[in-house]
Amino acid sequence: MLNPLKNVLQEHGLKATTQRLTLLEYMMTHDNHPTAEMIHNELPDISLATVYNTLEKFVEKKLVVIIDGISDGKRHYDAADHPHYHVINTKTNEIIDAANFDPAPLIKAAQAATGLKITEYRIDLYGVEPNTNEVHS
Amino acid sequence: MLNPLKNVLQEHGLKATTQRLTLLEYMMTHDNHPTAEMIHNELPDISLATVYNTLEKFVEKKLVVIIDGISDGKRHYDAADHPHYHVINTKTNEIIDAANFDPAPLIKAAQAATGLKITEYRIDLYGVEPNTNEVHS
DNA sequence: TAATAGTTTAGAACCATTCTAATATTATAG
DNA sequence: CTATAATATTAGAATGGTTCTAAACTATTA
Repeated sequence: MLNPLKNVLQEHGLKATTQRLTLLEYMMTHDNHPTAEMIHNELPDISLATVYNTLEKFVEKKLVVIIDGISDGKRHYDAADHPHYHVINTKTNEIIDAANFDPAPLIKAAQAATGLKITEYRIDLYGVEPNTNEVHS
Repeated sequence: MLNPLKNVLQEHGLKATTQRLTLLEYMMTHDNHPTAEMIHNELPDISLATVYNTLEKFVEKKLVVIIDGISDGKRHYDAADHPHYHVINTKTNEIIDAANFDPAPLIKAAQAATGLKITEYRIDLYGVEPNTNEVHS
C-alpha cells in the first residue's frame, strides 16, 4: 500500500486500475478544468470511452465535479479536492477556482427552504474584465 | 402599447412577434422549469427551432436562465423574474426555486478573488429527502 | 404599401456523449 | 501461484439534444 492514490480508489470501492490511477493523478495535479477530449489528448493511452466512464465514477464518488455552464457546449471536469466555487470569464471561457466564500449559510438556507438534505452544491459566477478605458466617472 | 409583454420585448431590442409574446408569457406564468421539448409540446404552434432560438434570445437578454445540471441530460429553462437559486431533488429531478439567501456576499467575494465584474451567477444545490425511517440515532 | 431587416420553420446535420459486446484485467480464494 | 468471478477497458457504432440551413414569412418604418 505504498501508493496513496490506490488507497483513495479502494476506499471509494473502485478497483485500482492503471487507467484510474493515471486519471486520478491527472485530475489531482491539474486545475485546467479539462473536457474529456482534452484529457484523452493528454493521455492518449486511455481511450475516450474510459475517460468518460472513469470520470463518471469519480463524479459519483465525489472525487471530481462537473462544470457544465461553459459556452463551448462541452462538459468540463474539476478535481473536488477542496470546496470551492467557479468564476467563468465569459469572454475567454477561462474558469477560475475561488474559495473565499463560506457556503454554510447557503446550505442552511436551502435546507430550510426545501426540507431536503443537501448533499452537493454548485456555485458558478460569470463575469467580464471591468472596462479600464472608462475615462470619466 | 397596451400589452406590457410587448413593451418588455421592445425594451430589450426584440421584435414583438406572436411566438415571442406567447413564449414570454408562458415562461412568466409557469415555474415548471421546462425543457425546449416540453414547451413545444405545450405550445405546438411554435416550432421546436423557434423555441430554441427564442429562449436563446431570452437568455441573452437575461429574461430567462438555463438550468443544466439535471441528470436527465436536457437543458431546462426558468424565467429570471426575480433573483433566486435552485435546489434539485436528485431522486426525482424536481427543481425547486428558493430565494432565502442574499447573493451579495458571494458576488463581492468573487469580484475580490478574480477582479472580474460579475454579471450573472448560478447557484444550484442538490439534495435528497432526509431518511425518516432512521429509527435509532 | 413597399422596402428591409429580422423572424420562423421543417428537416437535415452535427457532435458530445452513451452504448455495445468482445477482450482484458483486477481481486480473491484455493 | 493458478483459477475464477467480477469488473474494467476499448473501438467503433448509435443516440439524441441542439444547432444549422435556406426558403418563406412578418413586424416595422417611412
